[in-house]
Amino acid sequence: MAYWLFKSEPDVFGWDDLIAKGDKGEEWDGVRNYQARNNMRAMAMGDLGFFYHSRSGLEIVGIVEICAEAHPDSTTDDPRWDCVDVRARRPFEKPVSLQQIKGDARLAMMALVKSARLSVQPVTAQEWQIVCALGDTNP
DNA sequence: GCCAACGTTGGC
DNA sequence: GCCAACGTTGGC
Repeated sequence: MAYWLFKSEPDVFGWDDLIAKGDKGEEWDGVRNYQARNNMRAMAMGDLGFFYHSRSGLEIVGIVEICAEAHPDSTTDDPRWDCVDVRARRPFEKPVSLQQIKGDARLAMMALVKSARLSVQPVTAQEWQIVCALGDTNP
């Protein structure tokens, strides 16, 4: 089981939008960055991820579950771009803000801090547990 | 809305 | 294959 983090601008597609998609979830399409794509190709069914609101909000608001492994991105004919499907698993009791994460020395190595522009990131098991604890939430 | 950081593109 | 120009992302 691996852990991940997905960024999305809430004005474009936020946590509530994913909730509205129900159990079927939604294609995480539109990614046009090789590193982010490679991360999605490495995902397996049942892997979990944080859902982070970028640009506005700037906090981790929920946990998602991978419900379809990497497949061609339906929004392009370019064969380079694959994506997974994710569905909402549960919201955070208390969203964990970027400020909180930046202020916690144990999370200094998180990609969210170190690689600010990467939209699909790996999260270590240790980071996962710390963030879940900060958010008062069990996966 | 600004702009720094960064990834990608394309001319040479 | 280098690197300048360009486009995009995302925190502030």
